[in-house]
Amino acid sequence: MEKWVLIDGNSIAYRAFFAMPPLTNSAGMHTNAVFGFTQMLLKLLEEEKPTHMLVAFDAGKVTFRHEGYEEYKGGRQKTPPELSEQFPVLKETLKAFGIAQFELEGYEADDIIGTLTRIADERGVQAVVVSGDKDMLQLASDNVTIALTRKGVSEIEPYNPEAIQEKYGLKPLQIIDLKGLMGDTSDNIPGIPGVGEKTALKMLHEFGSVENVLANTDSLKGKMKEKVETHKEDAIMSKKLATIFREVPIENKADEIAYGGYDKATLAESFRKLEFKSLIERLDLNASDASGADAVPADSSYELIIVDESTSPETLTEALAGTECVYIEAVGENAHQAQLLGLALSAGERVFVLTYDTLMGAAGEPVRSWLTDPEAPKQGYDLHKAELALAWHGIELRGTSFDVMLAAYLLDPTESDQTLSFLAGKYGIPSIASDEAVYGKGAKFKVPEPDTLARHLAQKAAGVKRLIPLQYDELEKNGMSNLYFDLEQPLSVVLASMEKKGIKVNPEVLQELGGELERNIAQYMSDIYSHAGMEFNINSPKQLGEVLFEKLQLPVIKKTKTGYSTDAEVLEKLEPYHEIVRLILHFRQLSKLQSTYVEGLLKEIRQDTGKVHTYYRQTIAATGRLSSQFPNLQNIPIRLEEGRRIRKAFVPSEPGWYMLAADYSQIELRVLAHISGDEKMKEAFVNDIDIHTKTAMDVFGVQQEQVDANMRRQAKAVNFGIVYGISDFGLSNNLGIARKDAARFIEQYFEAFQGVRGYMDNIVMQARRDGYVTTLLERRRYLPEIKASNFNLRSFAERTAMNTPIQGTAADIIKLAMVKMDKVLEERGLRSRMLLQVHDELVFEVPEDELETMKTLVPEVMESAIQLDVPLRADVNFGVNWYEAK
DNA sequence: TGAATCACG
DNA sequence: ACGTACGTGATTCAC
Repeated sequence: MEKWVLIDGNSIAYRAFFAMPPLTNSAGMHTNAVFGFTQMLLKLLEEEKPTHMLVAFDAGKVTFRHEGYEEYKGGRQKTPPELSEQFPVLKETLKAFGIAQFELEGYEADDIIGTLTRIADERGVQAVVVSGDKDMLQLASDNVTIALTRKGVSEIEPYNPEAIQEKYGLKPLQIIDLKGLMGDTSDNIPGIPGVGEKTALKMLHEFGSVENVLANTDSLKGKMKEKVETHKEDAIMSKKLATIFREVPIENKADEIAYGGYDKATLAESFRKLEFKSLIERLDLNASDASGADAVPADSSYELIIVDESTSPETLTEALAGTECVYIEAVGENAHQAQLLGLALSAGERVFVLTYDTLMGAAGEPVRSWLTDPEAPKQGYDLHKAELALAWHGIELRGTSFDVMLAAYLLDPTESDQTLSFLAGKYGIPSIASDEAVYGKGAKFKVPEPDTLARHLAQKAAGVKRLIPLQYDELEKNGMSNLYFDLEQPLSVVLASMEKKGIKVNPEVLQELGGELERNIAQYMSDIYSHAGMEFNINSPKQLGEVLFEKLQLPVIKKTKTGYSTDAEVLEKLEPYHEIVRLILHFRQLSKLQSTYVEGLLKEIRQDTGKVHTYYRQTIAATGRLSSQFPNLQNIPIRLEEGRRIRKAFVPSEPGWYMLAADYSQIELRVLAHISGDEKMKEAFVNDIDIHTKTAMDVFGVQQEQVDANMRRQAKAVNFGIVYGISDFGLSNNLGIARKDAARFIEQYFEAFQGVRGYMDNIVMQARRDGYVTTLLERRRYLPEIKASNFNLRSFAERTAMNTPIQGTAADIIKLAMVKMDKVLEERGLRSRMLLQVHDELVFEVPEDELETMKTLVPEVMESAIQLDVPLRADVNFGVNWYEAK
């Protein structure tokens, strides 16, 4: 059974445009009409399951309807540019869907659809017409249903002849007469002045057609009779204009609208460009089958040369001399374990590809030495990961000079999609197949056959080459060139060197700790079970909730989306009610240590090096901070003694060496003092006064001697709040005080620190004006939601505007210190090694004879990383393991 | 795969 | 009136 769905493209695009809130992708392209249209398409595909599908568009400005009535569609509002720019995109999207689209010079979409419905009628095929235009109702028949949009595009209402009869008391064709009498302002069809829908319907119910009404004007009364008689001609013409022409010369094209479904990868690609993330997820497009070969088209804009044993070294050497960029394919999340698939070199009009075996074999030798040559600059994509992957295969990557992934991060650190395929799409560079389409993902991962792989790598290298100049310009335009070339690019090399070194972890210390934990955990479990009177999975918030709040009837403090909340904050409030609560808190603490830090860390120790090699991510955090994975070494316990003991397992990799750790003291508040210029705060730091005590003095209006521990604690919370972008609610929650009291604290704080108040007001205004905020080194974060009408979104953006320059500048500073530190160690020929960064702390391993040097050198370098209006201070400690370096 | 929880700065 | 503190990553459970 055939089922045709015929869509009035212009009508639906208009509806979608006005119904959807404004929506743009990161390139600033408007996408709301396309989005709304797409939603409609998906709904139709699902609900109608069409075998044939067509979207018809109006073509040309002049149609046959203008002959004899030039004013047709005159006086219409010009299409807003935000919509008209979406038509080409919409047409591309339809292509990606694989849906036919017709437009024919001189005809409107209605006429095309009218013709097809006539054909459907003749063939006895079921058809659905989708439009926002009531005129279409004239096409309804036993075969043809008209689906009119309601409420924008979110709902459609189907009309068959019976429904039309019910609603208007008319046959479908009489809709034309209705229009003829009442006209249509939007199309500038006059009709008869003074005749609206009600009058027109009454007339038609009595006389049946325009012609009959006109022939029976005698039975009309007074003014109405006069009007109808004087506008006879208008009525006739209006009827003609409203009549859909059903003989458009497309008879032979009716079979071209067969619909065979969409290709997931193609559609995913298209949605990625449009940044329709929710739709990608909804359609599960990410799970598209790896179609491999057909996912990667050939590209004739360059000559693809696959290097193999028969390629002469001269050809290769010449190619390397002219290489502008290199794409190195290392797949896998963990760079240290990434699988090297090969690389592509872009040189002028040619792209050379070496698969892994070629690269590692005799023929790859020139390329391997080129990769290692520090004098041969390399531009590429995610060279940090490439460097690590290559290193584990015995190839040292040197001379990296530009990385489009890193640049993309600086240009927009909040963009979560960092794939080359996405990036290319964003800059309008011909499509690069997504890795998922080529390789598949998860269990379906498969390396395609060499030709396909080569085309894919070549395509990426070619894409990188085209991205580079665009990003250079944008960095320059944003004043971020120094940030990129003097800080982030050199840092990426420093990070890779730290990661390659790794940090030694003593497994025996962990195992010992693990045994102890295991015994304690077992004890807690049995105690908890006996208090509960049953056995259950304590790790399951669901089961735990049932025990606490149903079986034991403890009061419900907080709920989550899915049920009862059982987090530590809730449990602490429940402690007085039942002894079990304390046990659960302890159990939680211990099982966290066991699973994440003992077992988790043990799994990450490499057998060949006896070390853990974390992978610092330089392009993740929106503020400019680093992040650390596999394992995360930035969240090793310290606050509680039990957990802190984990740090005893982190030891120097050479006998007789020491661990040395140096951390910035109050770097974020110092940064705040600097950027806000607050005199009082600056003075406190210049005089090295305890900042929380100073804050307590000013907030509570007391002398230093009168500041007790509790006042200092509260002041400290206020300082935290300030850094996070203060709100009375947040502070009250943190301190467990009334919101009013929190508000009073904040007010008193701002009274005392006027400069800080000025900064907070200012930065939010700035964000609203520019759409972004910056750090001291011009790192940028866009905050589009600062203008949101939704209170929550807007407030969040405002707090982010306050916090990001502070957290981000602190990140800038320690990054500067790291680059400098790396250089100083090298210059001085020191053997000490920089191993870890934990946001405001650097960890080294140090030979004994360098201990004294490092104890002064490290803080010196950190403190002089940048000159602020307040001094920076770094404290240094050392010991035989990380625990002792406190 | 997402939610809940908790480790860090 | 609205309802949250800023930034991360790993583990576990349950759908």
